[in-house]
Amino acid sequence: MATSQSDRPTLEDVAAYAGVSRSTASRALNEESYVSPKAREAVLAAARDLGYSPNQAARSLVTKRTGAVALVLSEPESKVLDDPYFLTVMRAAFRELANRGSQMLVMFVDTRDDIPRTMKFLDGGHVDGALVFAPHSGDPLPTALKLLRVPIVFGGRPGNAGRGLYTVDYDNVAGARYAVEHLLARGRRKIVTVSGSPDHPAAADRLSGWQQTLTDNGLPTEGFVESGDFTQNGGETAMTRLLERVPDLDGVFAASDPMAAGVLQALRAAGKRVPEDVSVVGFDDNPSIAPTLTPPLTSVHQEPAEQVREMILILLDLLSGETPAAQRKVLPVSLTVRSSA
Amino acid sequence: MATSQSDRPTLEDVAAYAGVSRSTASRALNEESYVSPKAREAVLAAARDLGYSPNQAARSLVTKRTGAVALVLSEPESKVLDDPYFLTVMRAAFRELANRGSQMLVMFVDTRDDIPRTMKFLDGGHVDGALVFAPHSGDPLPTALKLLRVPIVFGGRPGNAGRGLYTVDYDNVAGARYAVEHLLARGRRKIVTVSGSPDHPAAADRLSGWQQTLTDNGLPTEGFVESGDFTQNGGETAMTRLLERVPDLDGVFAASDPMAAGVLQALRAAGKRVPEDVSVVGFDDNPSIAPTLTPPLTSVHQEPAEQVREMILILLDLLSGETPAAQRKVLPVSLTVRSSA
DNA sequence: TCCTAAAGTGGGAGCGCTCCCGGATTGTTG
DNA sequence: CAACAATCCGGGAGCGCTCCCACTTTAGGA
Repeated sequence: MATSQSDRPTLEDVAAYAGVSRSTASRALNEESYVSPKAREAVLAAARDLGYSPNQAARSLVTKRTGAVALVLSEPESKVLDDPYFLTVMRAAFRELANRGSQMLVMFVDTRDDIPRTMKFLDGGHVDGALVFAPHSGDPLPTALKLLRVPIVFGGRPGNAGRGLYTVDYDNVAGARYAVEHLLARGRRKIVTVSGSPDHPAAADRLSGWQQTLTDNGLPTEGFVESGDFTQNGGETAMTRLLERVPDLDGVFAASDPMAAGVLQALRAAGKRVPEDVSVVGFDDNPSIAPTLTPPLTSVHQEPAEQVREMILILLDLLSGETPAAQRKVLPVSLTVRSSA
Repeated sequence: MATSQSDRPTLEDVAAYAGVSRSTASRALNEESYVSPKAREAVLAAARDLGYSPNQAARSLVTKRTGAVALVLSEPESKVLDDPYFLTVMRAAFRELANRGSQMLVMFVDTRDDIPRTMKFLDGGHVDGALVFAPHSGDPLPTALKLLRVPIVFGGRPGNAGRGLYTVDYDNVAGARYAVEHLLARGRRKIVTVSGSPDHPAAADRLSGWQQTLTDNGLPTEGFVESGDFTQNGGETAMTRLLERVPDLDGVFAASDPMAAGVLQALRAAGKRVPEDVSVVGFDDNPSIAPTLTPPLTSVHQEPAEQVREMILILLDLLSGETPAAQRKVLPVSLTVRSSA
């Protein structure tokens, strides 16, 4: 009895309809043992007939699990908008979480004002855990997040502020090394770099990988660096400046694909042929950029889906109370060779 | 007493700490009336001291509100990845909802397999309502959604299947008309169009706007259409074909900015100057495409943020039990004139 | 001054679910 | 066939909150 009039059916209703108790109905629906096939059958049929779907609030009130994971994207200058990388990440995260029965909840953090609200939300038990991307080293978010009671896994390198957080990063240093070694193998000896924003830890890693490799090979690096701010325009002006300073350069390592696009423009404007006169290598191997440039871009390849998967694996460990194998996981990168180098 | 040991504090704990009852604490925290300033002060201080944040599950169990709204993106062929438009929409929706104290929950629907899970989730009381984008007319999602008990607002035109749903669309027909009229004002008379995928209702509207305007002006349209599939490459090949068929064309209306980019490439390859020989108008006025092309693109401007805001307004009406003014809201568009036409 | 209405407060019920525990039923073994 | 374990089932408690209702205190008018 006590069937709620027009509202959605409750577990009680399903149980009554199936002629069993609430407990048995719950057990049947949650696929637990100690339920007779007959009872289970009846409950499932009842649920189907009544169009029952469990009230998640009631459920998580007692289980203390929400089945939702937050994906937090912190990018102070709204650059996320331009970067197809994040869309790939979002989609991969969604798929990966959906396959594990979790819902993805996306949160953007644009300004400092968003931080308290975000913190409050994450701490309010809305989600079981969070995956966080905050590529800027000056970002106050990582520090704030460490105070939270919710498991958090970081994507990329959160800078010094993120020490103590679980992270999954790419091997940016090795990626840069592959790029430079490839240029060396192509016979290039005057290899400049268009680096990313200096406040990006990832950019710093790529820069140091470039520098190390050249130094190890006894080649010069002085004055061979120009920052391109991770944008196409930035890459173009950086390249233009480098051409003035090092007119006989023969190789370029651009720390991102959009910057590489700018580099190619600048080289073309300067009458340099790629790859005949100058070889160019990018970073990201962005599927909507690298293969579509003229000439198609040789680029350091990373797999966002893999990164997200590793992050989720760590989060799952954290959620089940286990201690993940490592605090910081570094994923390998490879080099996708096309015609630009 | 009964202070939970290591767990997060409950409202009961806050009340005890502040020396008031649970009811008073609740009233103080929820900014209701009938609370003395003294009591309110004490409760707020207690909450601060204890680091209290309310358990949302318990809250929504009784209020029947979750404070979350789903943003559903259905795009069978994963095109969303390439379209910066959706990122703009996502961001606008996030901001708009955040300002109203709601959380945004993003869900992707790639394949038919995702539909049951999505439906179940939406119907499970996880969210108060949903904003849905499903631009393909063949998409089975809109039909399915109509069975749900959750308020839904559609963005764009969901095709015939979406009849009966609340929608907020742009005036695609008028947009196309503005574009063509602008070309006419520039003295163009042989105006072709690179249209979008024929299974997009929006693309169909833009196409018919183009056709109507030309017909009204006694100008030909026969053989002046080529589909570009909403991508840059598609736009390029479509333009190439149009140039073969109509060598003396002098105006192009591209039904999206990426396609316009392809159009410009094809025109350049054919030795046509823009806008001297051929004028080109795009659609979307995408801030990361239209102004950055060479030459900068004249494009039909629409405001995703406004669309999202209208959708949320309707959803809010629906949530508060009011009947929205109109079932289908059509937003005006304008023309942003740059150098390409 | 008393009476009444408003302001302020606390207790209890209950949202819909899971989980614990005790009782009933069935199966297995000496 | 008794004894005991495994299986199955139902009732009760309780998760943390909001809301209703009854109660006490204060303010304000006659």
